[in-house]
Amino acid sequence: MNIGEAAKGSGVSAKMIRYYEETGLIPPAARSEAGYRIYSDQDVHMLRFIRRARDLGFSVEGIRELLGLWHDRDRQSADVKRLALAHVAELRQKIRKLEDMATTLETLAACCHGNDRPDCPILSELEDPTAPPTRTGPVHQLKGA
Amino acid sequence: MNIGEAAKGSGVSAKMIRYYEETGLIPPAARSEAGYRIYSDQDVHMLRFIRRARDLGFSVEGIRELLGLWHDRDRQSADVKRLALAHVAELRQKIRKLEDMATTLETLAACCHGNDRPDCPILSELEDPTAPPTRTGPVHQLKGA
DNA sequence: CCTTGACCTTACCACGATAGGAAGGCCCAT
DNA sequence: ATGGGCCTTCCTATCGTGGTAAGGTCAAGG
Repeated sequence: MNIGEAAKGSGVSAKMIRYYEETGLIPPAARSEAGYRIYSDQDVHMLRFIRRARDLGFSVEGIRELLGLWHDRDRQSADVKRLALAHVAELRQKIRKLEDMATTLETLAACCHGNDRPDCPILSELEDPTAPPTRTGPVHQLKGA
Repeated sequence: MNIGEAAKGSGVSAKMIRYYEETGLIPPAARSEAGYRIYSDQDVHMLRFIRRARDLGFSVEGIRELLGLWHDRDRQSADVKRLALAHVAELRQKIRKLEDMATTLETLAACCHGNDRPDCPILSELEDPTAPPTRTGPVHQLKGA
């Protein structure tokens, strides 16, 4: 089948399929006489694998490793598990960072009257975080990264 | 002061200061006779504001709006609050997505023996999510985005 | 005065993953 | 055989950041 059909069948855009081929994530597709890329059901199967891994937030490099293990009959599931858990750790770290941002902002927003006056603890914090956000106790520290 | 000092004082790299100027986030800096950018304490103050907004995850566009409000003496704190809460909503959405990925992967990893055998429910799920991960009931559905 | 080293300038290129478009060729159905 | 839809390659952009190279400037010290 042509690339368009493979794209539809796998959920990976034709654009990305070409990109994955170009960057060596997938082997070069077979070609028709006219130069069209030709894909088998097997290929679409692999593309679906890739898409699901992307959906789980794996980077292309991570997927490269996953594909390697997938194709390796002598793989050890421990290696897959290690890969997966390392990725989970990354995700959790990102989540923590975002969570910190969100709670900080929420706290500040809670202190903001949200009316037609200009004074606003959110701007005050951005301007000078050493000054606590008017009333209501604790200083909201920005992550000092 | 020169850009290097302003960078040190604000926590924004010289590179990014030039970038912010180029993209119009900040006004063009004054120049010395030799063409060096010159920054005042005021400027550094603004750069610190920008850096803190970045630390809270605001995009450059978001910061542009924040700066506009910051400089607007007739602003309404409601506008700032709206901006902040909209950003919080975005953050929470991202968090949810990452959380889904993490829990899915963790569940799969928990089903993986993690030994020297090749069979692995993580790979099985990536290969074909309609097949539940051996034993232990529910199908782990990948986010169908 | 001249050198040295630290700083500044502009102008590029790169990442990672994805999308868009242009220009041209191919294929199939009418 | 012509039109529309698919394909091809190549270029561009995104977003925020980092790097590098080639050159100008400045201050300190011999």
